[in-house]
Amino acid sequence: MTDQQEQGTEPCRPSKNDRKSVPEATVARLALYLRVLNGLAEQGTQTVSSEALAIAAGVNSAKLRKDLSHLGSYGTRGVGYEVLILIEQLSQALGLTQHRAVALVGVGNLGQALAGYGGFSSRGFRVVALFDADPQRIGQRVAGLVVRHIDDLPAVVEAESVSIGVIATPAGAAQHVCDQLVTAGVTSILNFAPVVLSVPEAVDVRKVDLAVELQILSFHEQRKSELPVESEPELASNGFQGVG
Amino acid sequence: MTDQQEQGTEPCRPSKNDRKSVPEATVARLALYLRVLNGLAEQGTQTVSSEALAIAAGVNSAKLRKDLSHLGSYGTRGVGYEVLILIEQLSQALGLTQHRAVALVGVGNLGQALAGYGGFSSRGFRVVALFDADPQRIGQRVAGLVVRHIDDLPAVVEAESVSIGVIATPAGAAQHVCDQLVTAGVTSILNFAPVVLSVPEAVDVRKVDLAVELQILSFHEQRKSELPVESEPELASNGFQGVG
DNA sequence: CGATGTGAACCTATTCACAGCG
DNA sequence: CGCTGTGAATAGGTTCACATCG
Repeated sequence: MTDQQEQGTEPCRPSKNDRKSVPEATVARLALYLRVLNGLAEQGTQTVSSEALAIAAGVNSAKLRKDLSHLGSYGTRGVGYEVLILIEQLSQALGLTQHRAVALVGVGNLGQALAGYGGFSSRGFRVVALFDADPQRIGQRVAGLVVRHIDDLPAVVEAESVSIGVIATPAGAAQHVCDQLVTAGVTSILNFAPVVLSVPEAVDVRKVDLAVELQILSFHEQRKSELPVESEPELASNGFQGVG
Repeated sequence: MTDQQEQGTEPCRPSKNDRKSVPEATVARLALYLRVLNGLAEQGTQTVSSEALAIAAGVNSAKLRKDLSHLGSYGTRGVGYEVLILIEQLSQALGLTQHRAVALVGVGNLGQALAGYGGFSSRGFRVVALFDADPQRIGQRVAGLVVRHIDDLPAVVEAESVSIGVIATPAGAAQHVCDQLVTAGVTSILNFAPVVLSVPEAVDVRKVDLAVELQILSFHEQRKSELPVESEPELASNGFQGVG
């Protein structure tokens, strides 16, 4: 992200494919496409056009084609894309071919919900360990795992090759937990605590702040109630589907 | 940003303020700044410079100033911003001066965690009702609220002036629940189910897909392990802090 | 013929750099 | 003098429109 590099056909190294700088916005959507494609595959669909897939994913078809073009040419002109092949390519591009171990820190309300969330395991991620600082919680069983003390983190990260840490602690503990994760060697963090984390630049942090999401909606609510009505009452497509 | 017009001292319409098109990217950050400012206020800070606030929020100071400039001029040159005044302005801009009622549908793992999440109530939102379709759950008490049947939704939305709906159901139920929310008059939806919702264009949807977040991290993990090392081991600022 | 893949145009957002004010 | 507020420059992303190919 700090450095960016050339894309397009460079002369001497067409070896694997031209995996170049896939735009950040595209990466987020690749995950979305993959989800939709898995749904199509389950119901037995073999081929999709960019148009159909785009509609299912709620995006513009040109955008979809451009997104996919960053990975290479896996479509057939006049036909579309083979669902299974595209799934394969997207999985590969997103690094999902190797299963990734996840460590979750903070086994409160949210942490327990996350630990039990099926969506993780069903899509290539495995929560391998739960941590907490509260002695009360240590040793408890949650979602089939025993809650361990945070001091065990380095050992577990090492033993299980944890690559992603999830922080679901209260705000006050988050930075310290983050530091511990980083020290233990975790280089990707998903943060649910409402704080801005400081990390070395080699570490990626994504945050999910539920209150912020609501506030963004609140902003638009206010807008709607200010300017009365103006558009025809046409029932149509879908909203802007935020996040990213 | 579509239309831009003079700000500062315009001749005839200084009435409210020149609330114009605040860029979408800015809106998301305003909520972030507000959070940081509340922290500052709590610890008694009275004034911040754009530089200090920007660092605390993890953004570039020029960006912060530009963001704030969309709301008007509330800083003092050579000094900075008064914390309390900025909080006031941001709260107003985000529509938080009127408390907003939230209805939560789907009282499973995640739903219960959300219902009990303090971050909502502490920041101007109040979860006023919980709904589920499972007869087993109806009547249960969760986070101080009785779980009601989804069919009661229209009555509650009306009675409590619900403006935001949160969907925490399984994927299969989400679109139907969404339709019910929309029919009941809800115009903003926060969706945790891994599906793309179809809604009338007057309705705003934001989605939080936990698996997608992990996949984005996975992508970057893969990148890191591909190109070996290159940067000096300098411990520095913070990563890109995703979502929005 | 129909759908992909892509240059070019467009729009949005970020960053720079400094004028201008307190 | 220091910091805000902002035009101008740059970068990033989206959409259009069409040549190209199966």
